[in-house]
Amino acid sequence: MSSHEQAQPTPEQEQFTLLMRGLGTRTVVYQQNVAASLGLYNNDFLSVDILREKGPITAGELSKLTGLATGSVTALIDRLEKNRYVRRQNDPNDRRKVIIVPLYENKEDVIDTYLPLHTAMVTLAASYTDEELALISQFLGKASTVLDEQIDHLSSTTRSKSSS
Amino acid sequence: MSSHEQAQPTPEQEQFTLLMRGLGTRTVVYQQNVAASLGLYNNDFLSVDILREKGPITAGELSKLTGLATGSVTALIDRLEKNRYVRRQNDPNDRRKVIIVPLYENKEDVIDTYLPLHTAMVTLAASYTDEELALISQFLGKASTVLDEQIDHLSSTTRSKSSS
DNA sequence: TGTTTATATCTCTTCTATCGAGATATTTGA
DNA sequence: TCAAATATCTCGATAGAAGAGATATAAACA
Repeated sequence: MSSHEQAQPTPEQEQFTLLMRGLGTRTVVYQQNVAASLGLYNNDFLSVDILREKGPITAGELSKLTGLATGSVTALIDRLEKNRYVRRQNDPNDRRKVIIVPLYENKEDVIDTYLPLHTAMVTLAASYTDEELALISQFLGKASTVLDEQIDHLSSTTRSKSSS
Repeated sequence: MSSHEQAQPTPEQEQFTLLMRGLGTRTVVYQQNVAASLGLYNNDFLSVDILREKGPITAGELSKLTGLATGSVTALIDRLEKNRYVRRQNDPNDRRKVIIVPLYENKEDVIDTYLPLHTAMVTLAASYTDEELALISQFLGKASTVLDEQIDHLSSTTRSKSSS
């Protein structure tokens, strides 16, 4: 094959992309089910998930990460604050900003809901050797990076769209 | 370790589950961006994705797969039919049923939107040997199966929930 | 320092996806 | 044949989200 140009995907590579899409579809459905199970709206739960990974961020950053309008994020934070998933905190360095701090106390219902998946995933992981699991984990990190790049790309191109 | 009981996840296994959650969060955000880019509502695009994988299914099956109420699915199909993503077809064997047939002609905008991700994923796949890619693909299939089971589990338990 | 511009969040209105209950049509089984 | 079950659709009510503008603070500049 050529040096860095991928001429044509092999059947194995195409199969791989199909599996990734299938996993993606299932992931979305699963996350929506988790949200419903917790009594949260989809974007509310998505925000909880983002905050879990990123830690405290400002309302504006959450707006960018979720793609929601700032007005929608204000209402979203109100709901999460009422349910004690997060609390607002003023930024002493910039008093315009509102930092959303995730609260994990009293939130074992999230853990409970995730527990069956977590258990199943650990079982799946245990079926691989250390080397295999390391390869898979390394792959997952790279796939996440790819998605981050694609999200960046898509959200920037979507902003500049004309009507059909 | 014991025969089939997983006593305690290893750090590598915990790291793996964290990576899976991170990938899941990014997947949801990405899919929402794709939907927005195509001018579709989230569940409309999710339905297109489900239909792409499953092929023609009935409105009731789509209701179950998406978790939407049947009345919502009716409106959803109306929108997708108007945009020529699908068409309704009567089931000759059971005239109550409505089969939703995905339409792929004139839908290269979906392909276009996915193209950058597809290209990036093929490039990622090409960075692995045949054996490594086979392992990863096998893993993706198993992870999808796990998610299917978890979705089943969650959607059944969510249906029987009392208020807090 | 005083003024202008930019930024961050919030408020408020409008729109519409979704739910949920009931209606309609068809099938199944007694 | 008739009742019960099933599949989809209709319709009213609710509430998440967008979008524009308001408010408060910060940064830039003279």
